[in-house]
Amino acid sequence: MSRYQAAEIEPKWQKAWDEAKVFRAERAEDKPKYYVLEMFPYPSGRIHIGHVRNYTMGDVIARYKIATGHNVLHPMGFDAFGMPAENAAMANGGHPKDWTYSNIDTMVEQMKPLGFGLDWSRMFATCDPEYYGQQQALFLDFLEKGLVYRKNAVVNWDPVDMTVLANEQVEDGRGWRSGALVERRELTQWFFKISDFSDELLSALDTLDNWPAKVKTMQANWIGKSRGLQFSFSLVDAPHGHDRVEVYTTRPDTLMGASFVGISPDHPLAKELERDNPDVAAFCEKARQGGTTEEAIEKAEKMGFDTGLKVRHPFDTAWELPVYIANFILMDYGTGAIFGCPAHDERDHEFATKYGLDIIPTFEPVEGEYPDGAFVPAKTEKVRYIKSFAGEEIQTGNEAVDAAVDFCEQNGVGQGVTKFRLRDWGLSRQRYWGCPIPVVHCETCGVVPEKKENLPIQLPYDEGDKPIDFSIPGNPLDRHPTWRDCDCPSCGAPAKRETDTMDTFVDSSWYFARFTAPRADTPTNMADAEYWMNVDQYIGGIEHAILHLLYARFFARAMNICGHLPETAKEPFDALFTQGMVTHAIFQTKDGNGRPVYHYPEDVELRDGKGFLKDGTEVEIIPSAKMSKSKNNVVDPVQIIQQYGADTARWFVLSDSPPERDVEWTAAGAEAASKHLARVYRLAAELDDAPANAEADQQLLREMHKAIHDVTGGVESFGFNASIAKLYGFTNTIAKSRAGAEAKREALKTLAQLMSPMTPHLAEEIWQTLGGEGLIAQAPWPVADEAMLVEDTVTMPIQINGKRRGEIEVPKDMDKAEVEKLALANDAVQRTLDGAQPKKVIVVPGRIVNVVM
RNA sequence: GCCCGCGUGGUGGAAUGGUAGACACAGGGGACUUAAAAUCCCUAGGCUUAUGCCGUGCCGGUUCGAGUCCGGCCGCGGGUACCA
Repeated sequence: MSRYQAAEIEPKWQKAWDEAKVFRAERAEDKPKYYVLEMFPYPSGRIHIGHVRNYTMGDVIARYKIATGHNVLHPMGFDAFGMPAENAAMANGGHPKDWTYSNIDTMVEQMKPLGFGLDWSRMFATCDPEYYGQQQALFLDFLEKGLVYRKNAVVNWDPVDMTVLANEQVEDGRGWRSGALVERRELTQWFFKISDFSDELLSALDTLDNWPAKVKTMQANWIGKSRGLQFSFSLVDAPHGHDRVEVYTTRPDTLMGASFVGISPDHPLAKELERDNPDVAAFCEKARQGGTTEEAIEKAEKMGFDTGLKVRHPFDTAWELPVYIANFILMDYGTGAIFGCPAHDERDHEFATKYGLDIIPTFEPVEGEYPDGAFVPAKTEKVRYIKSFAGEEIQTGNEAVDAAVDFCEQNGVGQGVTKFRLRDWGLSRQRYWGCPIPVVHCETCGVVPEKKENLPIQLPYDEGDKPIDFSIPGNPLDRHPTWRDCDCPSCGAPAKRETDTMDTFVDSSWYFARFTAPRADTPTNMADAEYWMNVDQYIGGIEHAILHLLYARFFARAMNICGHLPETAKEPFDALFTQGMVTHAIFQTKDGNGRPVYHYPEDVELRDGKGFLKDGTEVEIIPSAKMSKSKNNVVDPVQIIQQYGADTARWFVLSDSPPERDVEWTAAGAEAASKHLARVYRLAAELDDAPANAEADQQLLREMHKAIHDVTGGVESFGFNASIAKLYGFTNTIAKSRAGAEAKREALKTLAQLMSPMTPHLAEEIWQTLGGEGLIAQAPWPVADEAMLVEDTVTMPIQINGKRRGEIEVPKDMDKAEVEKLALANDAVQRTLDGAQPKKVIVVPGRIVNVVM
């Protein structure tokens, strides 16, 4: 008798699939196509258990769809540009390119033994010049269509290292390396005009029926459509050229509660005042301290500076309001100026309390007490207006806003405007390891697009004659001796290349389209795009719910405009599944400067819920955190694969936890998965030659069809854990069945088929042992016989006042009155009723009886 | 701060508004074995020994019936536009 030896089985079948080209995707008109895609990985160095979970889910879908007669595209690539490669070069020397490609080699080597049904011939990395050259071509097409432009925007500036920092590199308002207080500084940057599509990106969410509602909600809130009033305050004794301050408000109904006007430190008026008032300059400098994130700005202490200037209230020119410069108002939002209504806004309330400004309620609750602090009811709630100028006395916020806008428009005070929270997408990065922005700066011609025939504009590997030194802060492209030098594509005069590279979100915004024709010498090939798009099932982490998915939706539209994608691919992902993350505790200590040091799980010993290093130092345990290379809490699945095999790893990551839920990784359990697979293997290997047994055979057949039905349902609905629970059950049924050999052979072959998307190698082996024809990977999926699923009788629980007190076995389609009669005759019911009449009897056919008394 | 989720035995989790704890893991008991491994069988929410009570983060509500729906808390996670 042979034993289950994954190490022998798995390479054998991988070779067989390869030779039969089972997963090679070719256009074919005789079958429906199916494009399944998992979000491609960043080549961090090694795969982690989260990757295994993600790609196994995609593989289950891919293999299932092949079995159900689809022509499947299931590609893989790498999201290969980004900061970690530069950080590695900074920390350990070497070159980002070498680091990245070496990581990709390692990860491919680690992924191949998992037996994923991928078309590896389509693989690419976004740092391949063939890919990013086409991305540069897309950029030029977007530029031509007016979808790209330049403007100023704020970045995190480290004044000691004299460099731009990513948000991640700002810790508590200080630069991660220098420790210097970070400032917000303006820089001229490139932007994609995603705001042109705000309304469409919002309304089209309604068409995405197979996206999770939570993702659509998050995107809708992010886009943030609001109706409000834009109007201007006139300044008293205005400085030259600043006689009006333009503001936008979503609460014009609270205009009578206005008590101040706030402007951003970057507002033109603030800048004007800053020029000859040192106090203003000092305040603005302080207000610009700290990072650029919304979180940092929202959480920072609210600070204001009274400019001494006054504006006139639009309804009453005698009513003057003070003008403050405030650190929480951003130039990027709205007009960079607001009016404050402290009675009905938490932030304004805090500000007014701090600076002793008026707090004037304009409405109150219809019933009950006026609350302490700001009164901010939902806009759908009715309130009583006590300082009203438009609409009913009692109305909802929404009604009041509409009435206020109408009133203001009729009286020449501004106009109703629809605005979006969504800002244009700044794509410039002052970094080396990204896709160069293909434009040239010419003294006479200005900003000139590079010619397409000069693409790709490749990153230089060396700095002239010596290796690039990544230990120096700043962008190596900026200080490169020769790379910047070029001729102006327009006039031919000596000119300078743009040294900014693209945000890595650009790379991942169109890779799904590139996979349809990965070697084309244009960004896409229309025939291939038309055949393969859309992605039928996209699978990825919930952390990408907003940015990546929104940017990809924008890119699909922009590519359509430029003729790179068909109209039908404007929403590129037909169905989306967001799998949960695999989380793991972070083990942390502090260094001499109080900065965190992260330790690998294998270096930490756990005792009584506390963690210790080998030298006895206790570590702080931060539970359930997203796995991140920089936090050293990544679990490496390679050991599991080596010890138990790919099928065990695949089975294990799919069992137990529902796919959409986060799962805290623990090492226990792989052993159990392996035991189960060995048991299945044994059942097939030890199949005896027992004679047929009519009753047991029939019973096993029924169970088999139930298993087909349930497992298929699980796979169709991303309930892989439910499918696996059914497969455990079916395996137990077969093991205990007294059916004859032929019935068991059929059951085991079906079991192998149902398991084949999850444990494909073991399934092939069993299929072969039991005499299955060809490869199980190419065998048609079993179909459940509906007639076999029907049960004649059903067990109905009986509740008395909602509590279960007994049960009855009744024919499946017995009518309600009969069921009621039987239920009332039940011992437990008789006992409890004790001769009394029930008030009511509820019979839910096939489910439950509830006796109310 | 704001937006979006999640919270069920010792553990992972199951449950179209209808028997809470399926299926597993760890545990306990047993069989086989000289012994161990492997395998197989039984057991298993808590209180307690009943035809009982309690129990799905906490408090309240809707309902004949709530883990599921609604409101308010608490805790944890994701995102917050330069991490990917």
